[in-house]
Amino acid sequence: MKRDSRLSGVLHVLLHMAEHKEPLTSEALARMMQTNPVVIRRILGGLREQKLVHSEKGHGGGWRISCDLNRITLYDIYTALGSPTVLAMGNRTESPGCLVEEAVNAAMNQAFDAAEALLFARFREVTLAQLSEDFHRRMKKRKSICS
Amino acid sequence: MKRDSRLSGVLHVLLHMAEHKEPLTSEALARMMQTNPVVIRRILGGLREQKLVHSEKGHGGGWRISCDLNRITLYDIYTALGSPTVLAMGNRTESPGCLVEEAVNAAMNQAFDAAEALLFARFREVTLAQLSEDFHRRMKKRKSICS
DNA sequence: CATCATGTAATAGTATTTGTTACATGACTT
DNA sequence: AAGTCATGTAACAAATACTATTACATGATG
Repeated sequence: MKRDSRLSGVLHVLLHMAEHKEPLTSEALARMMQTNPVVIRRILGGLREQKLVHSEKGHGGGWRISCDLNRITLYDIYTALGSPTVLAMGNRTESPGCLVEEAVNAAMNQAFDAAEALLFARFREVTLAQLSEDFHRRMKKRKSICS
Repeated sequence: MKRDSRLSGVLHVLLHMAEHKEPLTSEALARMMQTNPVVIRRILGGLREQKLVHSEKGHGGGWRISCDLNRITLYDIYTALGSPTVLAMGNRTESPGCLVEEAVNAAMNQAFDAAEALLFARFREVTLAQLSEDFHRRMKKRKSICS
């Protein structure tokens, strides 16, 4: 199953932005992510609507973080992306006419909902600031940064 | 994201098989599931290797359950399917050269692993027999069965 | 031996993420 | 005011994976 890596990607981008006071262009971010500038604009577009980032056109333009890293959790980023599907597995039919399938769905949904709820709880526990701190810890150990 | 419904599908099939003493053909099962016989053979093929079901060719042939419903959990079925991907989200790169991405991956994997572990724990708690019981409870309330 | 049912390969259909090109819009610089 | 830079978007191509379908071989039953 192909896995959606937008959340992973946008976190990567945000942490890089957090290291720069000046705006970073889509092109610069795309180089860091080894992808296309348009992809960057797409995933950051959703975050802009939530006022998490700010973009400016023209000379000296680009993207900047416009929120408090201490107050934003992974869950906020996740919802800003449009709350993409978490589970790669699901029920064949959500409203079956078959009682067998109803019983199956009930058991499956119970497990799925619990797993999803736990994931979201974890997401809510982690702030961008914590991720940034973790990055700096790793920086002190190794002295390299990807560019 | 398109969701893998094989687990849901195979449980549906197994519970129908549990209601019949005689073997059920792929075609009959496909009708119940509103899909193609080959799809049934494919998903049941993995279960046959684990000795969970048995298939016979020729007249009077078809599929039968060959395990104790009380001893088989959803997790056993899940692994018999080849342990398909659980999460629709994942990291961009698992072995990044970038420390920022390392920090992101660490946080994400922690949450992902926890969610997956919980899902598996739930799967292990539910036996096929329990699903079948739940089905019969629902049967008593409504008096219809899908065909 | 004819029929039935599985076993399997090959192919097409469908959906989604990701990557790319192209061009319009707006902002800063000279 | 013109030119350059960067975003904003639409449109399209590529890659991947589940699902569906067709075709035919294999084996078992009557």
